[in-house]
Amino acid sequence: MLTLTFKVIDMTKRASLNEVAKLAGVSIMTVSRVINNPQQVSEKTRRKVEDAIKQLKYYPNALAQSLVRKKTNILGLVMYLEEEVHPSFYHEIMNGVQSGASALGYDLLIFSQYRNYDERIIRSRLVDGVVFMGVHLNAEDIRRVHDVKFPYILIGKREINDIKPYFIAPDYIEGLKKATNYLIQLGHSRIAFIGASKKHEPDYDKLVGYQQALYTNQILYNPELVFEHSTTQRDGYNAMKKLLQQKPTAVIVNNTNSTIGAITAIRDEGLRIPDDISIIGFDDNQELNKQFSHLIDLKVTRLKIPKLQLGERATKLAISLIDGNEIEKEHFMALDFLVGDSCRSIR
Amino acid sequence: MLTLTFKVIDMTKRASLNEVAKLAGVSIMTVSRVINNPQQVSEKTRRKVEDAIKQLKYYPNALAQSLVRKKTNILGLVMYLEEEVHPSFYHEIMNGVQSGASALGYDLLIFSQYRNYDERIIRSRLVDGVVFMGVHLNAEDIRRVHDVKFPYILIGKREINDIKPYFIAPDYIEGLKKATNYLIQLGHSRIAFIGASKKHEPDYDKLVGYQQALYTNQILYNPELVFEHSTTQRDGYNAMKKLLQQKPTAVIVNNTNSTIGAITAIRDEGLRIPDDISIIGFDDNQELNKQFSHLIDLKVTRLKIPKLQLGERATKLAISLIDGNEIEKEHFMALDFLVGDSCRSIR
DNA sequence: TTGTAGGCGTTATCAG
DNA sequence: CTGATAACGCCTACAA
Repeated sequence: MLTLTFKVIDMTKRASLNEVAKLAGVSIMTVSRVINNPQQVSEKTRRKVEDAIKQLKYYPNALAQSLVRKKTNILGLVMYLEEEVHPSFYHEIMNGVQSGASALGYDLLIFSQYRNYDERIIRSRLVDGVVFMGVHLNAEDIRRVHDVKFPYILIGKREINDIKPYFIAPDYIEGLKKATNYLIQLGHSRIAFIGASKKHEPDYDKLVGYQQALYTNQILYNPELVFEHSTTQRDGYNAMKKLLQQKPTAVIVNNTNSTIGAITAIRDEGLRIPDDISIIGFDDNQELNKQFSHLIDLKVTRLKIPKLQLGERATKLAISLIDGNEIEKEHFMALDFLVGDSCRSIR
Repeated sequence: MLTLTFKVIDMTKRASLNEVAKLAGVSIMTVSRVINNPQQVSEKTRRKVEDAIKQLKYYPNALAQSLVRKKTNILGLVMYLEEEVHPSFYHEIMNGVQSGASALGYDLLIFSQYRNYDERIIRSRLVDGVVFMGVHLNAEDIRRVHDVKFPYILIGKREINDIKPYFIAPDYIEGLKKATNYLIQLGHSRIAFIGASKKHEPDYDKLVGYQQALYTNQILYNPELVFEHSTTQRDGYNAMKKLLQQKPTAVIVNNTNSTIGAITAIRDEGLRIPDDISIIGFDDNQELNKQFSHLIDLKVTRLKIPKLQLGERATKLAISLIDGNEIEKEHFMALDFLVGDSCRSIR
């Protein structure tokens, strides 16, 4: 029988410690040491072993390592995708989670549209911890990881009946306070506000921030200046049209879509920004915002969620829990406040 | 010393086969059989074992299973993210990969912005196969998996010097043929085309499809009717303005942004769609497209990449390779052709 | 139908 | 500094 040698390496024959040990003429423990604690091995043996490793293209079997170390260095990411949120929103956060994990030596395992992922996640031991993200997360699922003290963190503030979960969320209240204060410093007091949904907590928080800033500055809250539910561009357009009747000198808008709509409405009314009215927008959708600023020659002063950093911090927190550290349960992430040309002083 | 009992289950003490076996009073093999081949175990023992499993909340350790089975049921996804492509584009494909994997019992491990993932992927044995996606994939990386016959598939057609990689890609040529033919059937012959980049293969293919359809129908290709590089809305606007001077009766546009720009230009010229000019657009950006169709009361006839299905098929192909099946190297995915109200017959 | 032995590839521990 | 041995938790193969 003829033996053929292929240049192609057979995937099924990847070398193990054993084979390296044989080739180097040492025990497997020595090889293991060369890999994990090189300084414990004499110069000479080490070199022999290193040669063998190179020759056989040895690379540790992650499964065997994890099995004995009881740690996989894999982080789970549960992602509930939903119609109402722009995919790019989560995608960017995911990138943050990914890069954070990667920086700390973790791989990322994605669970999305998953049923019963609690078993897969917790009991299978495949991941060391998990990051949850999305609006439609099931309280029960979170409770399960919480109850067994499995390391986890939620992205987005959340109340789950009787449990106080670990979470990190954008600090909308502070963000909107900051924006409102900024306008107040510029001399504005008739500041309109276009919000989204009072039922949705993030949106509610934004309204609260706006109100608190007014209150602190002793400006009376005027419901006439507030439009409470605007999510689409058309909503924003109509809301702005209506609010303009109240002659505000400035307006704050809750989300990217409404911001675009509002600006269009202002222009349609023949008003100029910031000469006739100042505006602070929101950038919760990078992609759309980019499109939009291409079309409108205006750098809008705006609030922005640092999504990448949000993901990164979430990961760090999760890994901190994995490492057994005690951490705070509540974490907030400041919004970016980007000053453009859309506000002017009226002092 | 006082022993305290907590209601909280200690994560570190998850049951193994051994403990289940002890509790049930059988050997671990019997337990293993109950889990993997229940029919091989007698009714009576099975019930005993099942009780024990429930009581201890036993769940198999995926690592140990994978180690001995030499299969992890994890699929790798290498994602190169790039500025020039909308995040939502890849995100949707990723969803497809995810759901496809999930349907076939695989988990998904994400590698993005990764250096040296070849080792992590191939040699660590953590994943059984890998899906590559993104424009900036490194040829060397792909060559490495290819050379060792590691199961992989590329999303997006690609030439890599001397190797013929496995890939699946949208069939742009056929898609644009179909769109062009559609207009020709409706009696159009002065069909303008707004393309993107001739250097970028997908864009080039679109142009080719357009040209081939003309050729087949014996319509002379007229360069004056073609604008070759348009990616932004503004590009599309300017391109359309220019092309309108050639009095086309129809126009085909290469991407979502340009489509929006082109429609705006047509309207600014006082022309009506489809009365004065027919248009076939492109939907490569769900999110933007949605926004856009909200603003314009027009159902644009358009080509769309079935991104979800693309991801799903890619996954199936990868898993087919993992299963050791022989498959074709080249796979194409038909574009969706969605008929709206933007084209009319001029016969 | 059930159990025993051996091994998957690694690391911890303890000897030498 | 180096090596033998026993895990880690599971499965395959063979035996009873």
